Formats: sequence, C-alpha cells, structure tokens
Amino acid sequence: MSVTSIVRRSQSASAASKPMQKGQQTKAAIVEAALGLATQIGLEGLSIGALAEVMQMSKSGVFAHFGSREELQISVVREYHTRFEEEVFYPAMAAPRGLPRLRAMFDNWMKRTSVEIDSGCIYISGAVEFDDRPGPVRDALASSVNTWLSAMRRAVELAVAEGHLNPDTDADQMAFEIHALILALHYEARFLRSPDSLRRALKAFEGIVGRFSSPAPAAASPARVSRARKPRVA
Amino acid sequence: MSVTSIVRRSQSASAASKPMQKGQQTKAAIVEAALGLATQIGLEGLSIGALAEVMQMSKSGVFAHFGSREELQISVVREYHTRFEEEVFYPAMAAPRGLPRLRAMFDNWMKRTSVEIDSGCIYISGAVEFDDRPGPVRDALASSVNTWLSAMRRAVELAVAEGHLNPDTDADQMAFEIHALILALHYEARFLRSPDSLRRALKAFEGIVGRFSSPAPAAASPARVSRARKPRVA
DNA sequence: GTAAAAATAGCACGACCGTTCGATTTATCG
DNA sequence: CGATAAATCGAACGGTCGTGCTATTTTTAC
Repeated sequence: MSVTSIVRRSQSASAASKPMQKGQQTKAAIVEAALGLATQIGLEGLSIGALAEVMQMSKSGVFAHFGSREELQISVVREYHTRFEEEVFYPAMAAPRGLPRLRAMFDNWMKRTSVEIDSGCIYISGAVEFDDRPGPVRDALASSVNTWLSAMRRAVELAVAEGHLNPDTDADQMAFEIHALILALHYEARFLRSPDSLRRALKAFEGIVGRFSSPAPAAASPARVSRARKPRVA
Repeated sequence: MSVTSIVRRSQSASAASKPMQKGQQTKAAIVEAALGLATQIGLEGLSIGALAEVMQMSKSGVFAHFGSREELQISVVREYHTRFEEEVFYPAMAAPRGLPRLRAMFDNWMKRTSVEIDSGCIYISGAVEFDDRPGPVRDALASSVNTWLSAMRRAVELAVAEGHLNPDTDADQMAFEIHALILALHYEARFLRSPDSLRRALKAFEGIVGRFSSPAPAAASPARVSRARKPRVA
C-alpha cells in the first residue's frame, strides 16, 4: 500500500495540475494488458471477460473505464501508436537525415515486426479485421498507419534532397515497396514461420535502395540516363 | 422440381461410380456460400447461424454436413485453393515458360487480389487469424499458401533457365519480394483504399524483374560490375 | 408402390459475449 | 476525523455461438 501511494504521488507530481487518480492508473494498466492481448489474438479477439481475468478484476470494473468495447479498442490503438512512435520513429530521428535515417526507420520497423513474431502487429492484423468494417476503430487504425506511412515518405524525400537517392524518385512508390517488405516479413515470419524472412527483407531493402539510387531509372523506360542534379539542401 | 432432378442426374453421370446425392449438392452450395462469407468477414467470422440464414436452412441442417465448425472452415480453405488454382495458376500455365509465364502468374494473382477489393483473400486474412492458433485449419491454410509460393519459385527458376533472368538469381528471394507486393496491394487497396496501389504494385514488379535480370548484382556490394555470364540454357 | 437410408428441422443446452444497474468498497479532500 | 466522490463489484439480461439430441421430411433403392 505504501508503494502504491508513493507511485501515485510521484506521477501526480509530474502530471502537474491534474492529479493522477487511482482510476487513471488502473486504466493505463488495463490498456497495457489489453494491448498485450490484442497483439496476440487481434483487436476483434479482445474480450472484456478475458481482460478482467488477466487484471484480476470484475468485468464491470474493467468495463467502467471505457464505457464500450469499441472505446477500449480505440484506446489500444492509441497506445500502440504511442509505443510505435517511441520505439520506431523517434529513435530513427537521431540518425542523420537522408539515407541513414531512412535505413534506421526501416531497421526499427523490421525489428518491431520480427521481435513481435509471437505478438503480431495490430496495424497489420487490424487492417484485415477492419478493412470492410467502418467505424471509429477503423478510422483510428487508418489514421495511425497513414501518419507513419507519411513519415516514411518524408524520409524518402529528405534522402532525395540530400542527394542520396535519384532526384526523380517517386516517394510514394518507394514507401509502398518498403511497406510491402514489412508485410511480407510479418507474413512469412509469423505465419509461415520461415526463418529466413528477416534476411530476405533486408536484402530486398538494399535492392530497392539500389534501384532508387542508381542514376538510370530502373523501370520500364531504359532511355534518358539522367544527370544527377545537385542536391538542393533542405 | 424437374430442373433439380435434371441437374442432379447430369452431375451423377459425370461423377461415374459414386452417384451425386442430394446431400453433396447442398454441401457444395453451402461451401460456396461460406466462401463468400469468409472472404468478407474472415474464416473466424464465419458462423453457422449466419450461413444457415443465407442458405435458408436450419442451423443443424447446415451443421450436419460438416460435423464441426472447424471442418467447415477447412472445406472453405480447400474450395478457395481450388478456385485459386483455376483462376490464377492454370491460366498462367498457358503462357510460354520463363518471364512471360511469371508475369502472367503475377498478373492473375494481382487481378484476384484487387478484384477482391471488397471480398478479401483468405490466404491473407487467414494468416492473421491463425498465425498463432495451431490446428488443422492453420495447417490447411499454410499448405495451400506454400503450394502456391512453391509454384512461384519454380516459375522463377524456369525464367532463369530460359535466360530471362540472371543466372545467380535467388528464386526464394524473388518470390519473397513478389509476395510482398501482393500483400501491399491487398493492404493498401483494401484497407487504406488507396486507388494507386495496383499501379504501384505493377511498377514495383517491373523494378524487381529489372533488378534480377540486369547483369550487375544489385545488392549491397557496389563493386565488381560483373561481366554478364552467358545464360546457361535449360 | 413401400421400406430403408439420407437429409433436414426443431429444440435445448452450456458457454461466452457486451452491457446495465444498484450496492459496496475505496480513495480523495476539507 | 467525516463527507463526498470515484472506483469497483456482483448479479442479471438479452444475445449469439457451437453442438448434441430426437423427430420429421425427403430422397434413394428395390
């Protein structure tokens, strides 16, 4: 009991005006447990009963914090978003912008996807579960994913600006292809249990980078070996 | 009534010794309806009650044909496997072996994935639903997927043998990357509703082909712009 | 036709689901 | 401390689920 009060007090101190009540703590703990469940059995598989058991609480006790199952799912998505930012995005921003940062983003992303071999990515499972089920959960998911994909595109554009990639690089296209690698890594590592997938994804990434950084456009038109324009520095 | 008996009779005639009883027909019809449901809401979302309603039958009437929900799911996977073969694999075998056939396989695959924008691919949704749920359904799914991926690898190897691709092409690697494109197409078209995904996937495919058919190794080592070895014809 | 067999219906069970509501405990604050 | 508010519980409801039984209907075979 003394431990609990100390924890609460210290958090209350950091949260300034709004005192961190007991309820907020439990809610956070519930969301964390829910995230753990959701990454294993999916957002749709999340059940309040199972969650209550994990938390050693009553169903209604858990329920009261959210008001609806949907709100619980949204909370989980938001929590995942936060963690994704902290583990994938922010660390990569420490790398110098351009190709190194793009590579760091991909590496962290891959790490998260393959560390999660037995805990799945809810951006991927959620996409399957909610692809034709409109509503706020789907919106929250899509919004988070789009935010991250936009960050990837921006990283590509920066790499172009730095002169690390071909000036006529289509950032959307490159982001699409990188995203594809993560999806395949997740699929083959997690479902097919193929041990080589991580190596394959990495090799493919280098292939993509190679294609977008070689002076000659690799696609359908082999003509026009464009001169590299001088990088317009950011 | 006369129509029904005619249909049954004609099918019975084609099925040789084993007369096509009424039950087999209804079972086939149920599986077809179940496949339609499963591609929308997933194999896990499949419920016997909903299926019975679609079929205008009683729950127990539907149930009796399978003995368990699991058996129903397996039947659906098998049916999907058959259709996939008929719509993707066999038509592609009509193309001349090598790159044209590989391209045909990818095209048909893409078509199936993007035509299914509002009916999902159970190889993809199933992978998410069953990635950590062992059992016969998962086995059936994985087996079907592996069969198809092996066919893709073989097509790549044939393209190498025909001299259409680099002799040192890693077929597993190329299959991985092609698979990745399908996954991304499915994800972005179906979940994010991005209209460009089909074009993106096609462009990326050409990029991959370009990389695996150019004489220079595209991967990490930029040195050693190797002389193109003459393709060792099959 | 009639008898055997197959297919289907009807009904009920137990389990779990999300949700509601009133009672009860626990935390917060003066 | 006591009073007020917040958090949690316990029980119940209506619903859907897969499944197991026993009738009943329909198909098959003679």
